[in-house]
Amino acid sequence: MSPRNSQTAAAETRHRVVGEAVDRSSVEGLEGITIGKLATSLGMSKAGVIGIFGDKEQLQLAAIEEAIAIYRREIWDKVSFEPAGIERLRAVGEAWMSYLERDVFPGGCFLTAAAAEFDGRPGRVREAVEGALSLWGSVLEADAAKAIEAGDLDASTGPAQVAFEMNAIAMAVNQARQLRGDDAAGDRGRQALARLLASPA
Amino acid sequence: MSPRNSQTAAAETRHRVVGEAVDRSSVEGLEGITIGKLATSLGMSKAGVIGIFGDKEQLQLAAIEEAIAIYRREIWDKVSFEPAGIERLRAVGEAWMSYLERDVFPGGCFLTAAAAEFDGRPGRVREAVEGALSLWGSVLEADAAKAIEAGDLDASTGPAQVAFEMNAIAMAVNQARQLRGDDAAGDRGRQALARLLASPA
DNA sequence: CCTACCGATCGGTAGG
DNA sequence: CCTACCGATCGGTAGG
Repeated sequence: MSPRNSQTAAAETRHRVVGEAVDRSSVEGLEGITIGKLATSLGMSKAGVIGIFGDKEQLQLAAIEEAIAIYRREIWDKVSFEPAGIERLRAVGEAWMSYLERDVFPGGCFLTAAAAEFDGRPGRVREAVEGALSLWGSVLEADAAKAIEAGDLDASTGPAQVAFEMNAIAMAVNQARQLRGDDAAGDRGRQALARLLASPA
Repeated sequence: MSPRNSQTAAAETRHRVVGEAVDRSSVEGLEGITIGKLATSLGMSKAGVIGIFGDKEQLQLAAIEEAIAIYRREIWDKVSFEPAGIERLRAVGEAWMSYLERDVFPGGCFLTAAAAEFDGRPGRVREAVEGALSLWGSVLEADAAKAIEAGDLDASTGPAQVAFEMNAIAMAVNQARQLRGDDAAGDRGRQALARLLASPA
């Protein structure tokens, strides 16, 4: 095997491990994944798994990066062509509900789970989760600001408030689906979003 | 020591252990608590801690029961004297925000954290969490139904939808406080609640 | 409620 | 990427 091929093989192995880590994390938590269980389910040795990343924290950070790429693909890429403002905001809401309904992560929203798990544990993992959610909040806020400027949203609800409430709705949909298996949760979310993002009278 | 006194002492020890388990769980998770760390921080032996409960799952179930008693004291008892319907619903909202702002649990809302942690792990712990949240939802729904009947809430938003959105708001306030240290989150929650629970025009 | 102890598993390393 | 191994800690038990 040429160096190029073994590099490719190494990258593929890394990708397989990270993918499995993301899936398991959404069910068992980012801290709940163990190198041993990961290795067994991938038919690898523990040393093979941990050798790729160095330590467990680096593996957790890699899983967060991969999860963010999945969000981009499953939500953002589907609405980025919409015009900034109310139209894109409504499209984001629909893409978000659809993403939750399709169970893109087997244990539900990866970032919501990671946020709840790490909000009391200072460190790089927590910072990565916080950074990702903050960035997403800024994206929502920017479109909400455009919508308010254009008169498409009531100015009494500021951009940050809109972003806050969209996130609230998504969190509750995720909880209802994951904890209670409530298949109607997505439509509850849509109803809440419709009222939040309604045109001024 | 008479049997009565040693029974009292045993009950007190149990209460100390459960209290510590609740506090630690809100930070490290219900699964993250370990019998060894609990024992060390209480100046007890591991066998002394686990002997009270039998196994870790029973300890987790005891922690959930204690957390529910705290919710009752910190939220429900403060509003139960209000007339059923819109008045009590608004009082619940304010008590809920106040409970979150006072950091009653050191790591944030115990049940929200436990729900996120156990929604992918079938068993008695998950069922206890689900039962507690369902019961709370029914309480909210009953007051919302009364409020709609009385014409104090728009009928187009059903009782279950109101309960769903109140929970959504509380979850987002908790996340903003715990993950981002956002002291303004409670007021964001109040603004969202005010709109949700506004009188029909 | 304690001491002493159990097998299993944890994250991680040495060396290839 | 593997085998072999490390000390630490896990939940839990025996016996008092």
